[in-house]
Amino acid sequence: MDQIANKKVLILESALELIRENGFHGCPISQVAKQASVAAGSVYTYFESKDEMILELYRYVKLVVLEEIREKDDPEKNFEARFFDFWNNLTSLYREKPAFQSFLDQFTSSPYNTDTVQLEDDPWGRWTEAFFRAGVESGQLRPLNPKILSIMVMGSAISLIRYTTYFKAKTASASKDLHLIPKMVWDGIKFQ
Amino acid sequence: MDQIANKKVLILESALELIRENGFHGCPISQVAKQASVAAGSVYTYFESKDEMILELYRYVKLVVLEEIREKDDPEKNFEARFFDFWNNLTSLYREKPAFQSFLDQFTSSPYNTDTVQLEDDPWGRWTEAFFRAGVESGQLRPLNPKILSIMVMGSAISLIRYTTYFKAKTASASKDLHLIPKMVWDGIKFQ
Amino acid sequence: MDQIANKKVLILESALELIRENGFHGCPISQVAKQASVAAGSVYTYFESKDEMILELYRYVKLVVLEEIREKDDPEKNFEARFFDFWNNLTSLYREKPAFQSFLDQFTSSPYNTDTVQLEDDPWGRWTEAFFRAGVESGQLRPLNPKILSIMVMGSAISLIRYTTYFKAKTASASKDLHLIPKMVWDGIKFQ
Amino acid sequence: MDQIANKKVLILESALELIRENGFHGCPISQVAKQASVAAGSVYTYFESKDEMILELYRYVKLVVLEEIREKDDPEKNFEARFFDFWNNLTSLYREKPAFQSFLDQFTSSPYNTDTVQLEDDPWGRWTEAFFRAGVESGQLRPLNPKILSIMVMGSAISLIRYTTYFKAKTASASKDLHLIPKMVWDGIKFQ
DNA sequence: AATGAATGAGAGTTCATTCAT
DNA sequence: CATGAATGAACTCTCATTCAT
Repeated sequence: MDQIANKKVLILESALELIRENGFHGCPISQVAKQASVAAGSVYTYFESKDEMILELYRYVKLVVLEEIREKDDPEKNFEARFFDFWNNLTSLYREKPAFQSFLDQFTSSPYNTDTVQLEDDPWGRWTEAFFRAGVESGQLRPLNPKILSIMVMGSAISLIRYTTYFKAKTASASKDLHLIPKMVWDGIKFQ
Repeated sequence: MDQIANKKVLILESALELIRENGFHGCPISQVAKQASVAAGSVYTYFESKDEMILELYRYVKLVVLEEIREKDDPEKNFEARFFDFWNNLTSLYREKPAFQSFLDQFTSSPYNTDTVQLEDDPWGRWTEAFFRAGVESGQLRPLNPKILSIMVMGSAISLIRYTTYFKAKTASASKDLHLIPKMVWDGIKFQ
Repeated sequence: MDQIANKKVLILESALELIRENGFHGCPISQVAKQASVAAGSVYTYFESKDEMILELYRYVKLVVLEEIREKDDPEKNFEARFFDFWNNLTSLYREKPAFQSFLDQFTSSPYNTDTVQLEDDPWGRWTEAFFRAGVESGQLRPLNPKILSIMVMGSAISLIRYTTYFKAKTASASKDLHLIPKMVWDGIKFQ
Repeated sequence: MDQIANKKVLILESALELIRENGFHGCPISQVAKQASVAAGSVYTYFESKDEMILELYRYVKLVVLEEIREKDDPEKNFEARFFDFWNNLTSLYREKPAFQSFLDQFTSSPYNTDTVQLEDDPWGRWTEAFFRAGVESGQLRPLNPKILSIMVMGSAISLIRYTTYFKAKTASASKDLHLIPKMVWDGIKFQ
């Protein structure tokens, strides 16, 4: 990775961390710059505007997630095994890098997430769709639109992580059963 | 409802609508006040600060959701029927009042959602927990912690609505299968 | 004049003075506010933006000029006398309030002076046109378009004042003949 | 012209065009450099500072004007003919190179135009003064200080051009009489 | 000489909050 | 109680200038 890409990533990671800690409100460019050890003005060497920086951060985070998940997927395994790998890898990733999950969550429900953004090329979206399509075509998943399956699975997974992240205070008592959720999800989507 | 409560609600609804349209960024007190037909300063007669207003809005929205869902629940029915009612009522409510879902989503992933907030008395949380406990005790749901069941169900439902709301552009092709999701969820949580 | 109009004028006069001293570059809102003894943010209570403030200043200055000149014009006199009054009053006014002349000069040659601005209602422009039309109709001026006469006269007058203002250093030696200019201008426009 | 002078001129012309289009505000060094196809930093190889660049531009523009006007003047003609040549050449030049007139106008009324600047050697000022002195000495102009005559003539000419440039929207109706202005000016200054 | 990334002071502007009316 | 003008800190963004390459 060259120098320029390095600085860009440095700034993005700085923004990511600040957004996790304080939300979009709490990541003024001045702070982003300071945490990335650059001058405030320098951010504008790499990004046209703060909005554009946030959008690039969105693309960046989804790419990193894709790389991590794809590299740990083994297409040789049968689909049930791949599914539980997928679930575990995704929840582990988000637990290890809570800023990723927090940012994606905030971004999704924010006004940044416009129609234009959704229509951009989305390698992560394409990969997950292909993943669930493989499950359907192997006969191990219900014969449904892979997007639907993706919605259901990702929804449960993200909701689980949100719960354990945001509602730490509440879920303490329930934590011993949390590992049962992937089994339940699988029972919901598998070919009966 | 007396005059004061009325004005409070007027201000809260005004904020709610602005947050849906523009996010937390896009709801300055001046706008909230204008849309509620009061002076900016008057907001501070009813709320200590903007933050406190947002918190009260969170409590308010959850209360309204609880009322709507509880009143349409019929505890006399068998649990499977109650489950599908619950699913339909919740998704209908969020579709009819998108500002509710949008606000809850943004709030949950925002820094407003502190530990302190989560530890507050939460009638909506208590009700859903009791709802799923009834399912378990009737023998129709897996014998799991009702919180876990709640997480899984609400996660899928919210994820579905988020998808149809935020990702309108993408789900067009998948929409005909969307009504299958509750069946899948039920298959995941029912006693096998 | 009420309080609000007073504050507006205070801010406008402050901007006017700063522009005379330092040009458009040298009148940051922070300075304008400080000189008007208000907070920086307060300027935006009275004006939508800095640009809008400059435009209002343009309208304001032209109105004041119009009032001063019109009130000292005596339509009962013959036109030659009115002409020399007009010349003297205008040059006196600009000499007494150099900020007026300096601002109008800078504004005219600046990008603020868009087509849209020129097409606004312009009482000062209407008055001067009517003034010279009266001269033509009385038979004392050449039978020309009053706008042309206006251009020629105002051009000479303004150029004279610019010279004495900006080029103080150069005109010292010529100053004893400066009072001859109005006579020359009159000889140029009078009916021969 | 050597390489260095060439680049200087390239940068000056770039600044000139930007100032015409957007005023002093709208000519950041970065733009000037880009339009001149050099790096931003390189401007500082040729000019000490932006201010110094503007001052050199002023000198440059006046020199070009002088060259153009002087070369088209024929001292053998009688002064009346030379006067109308001068008028036509000057107005043509400004009409063909509106950036010249626009820049001179903006510069003259700006804070760049300090006493120090006015006291610099000024070949264009010297030439015009000599021009009008010749008219006086030939007996064809009123026996006045040539500076005064210069003020009056240049004022009318510039005012005419400003009008046709800045106030395009207003002068449409008057345009057919515009060519009468030089005759009027001549009648004002000629020996009666 | 030429480059252009980096700087950081300072610009215009917003907005939560206060308080005299 | 209600008002909304006033505040000023904090925001995003620009740009003249520098300097390592």
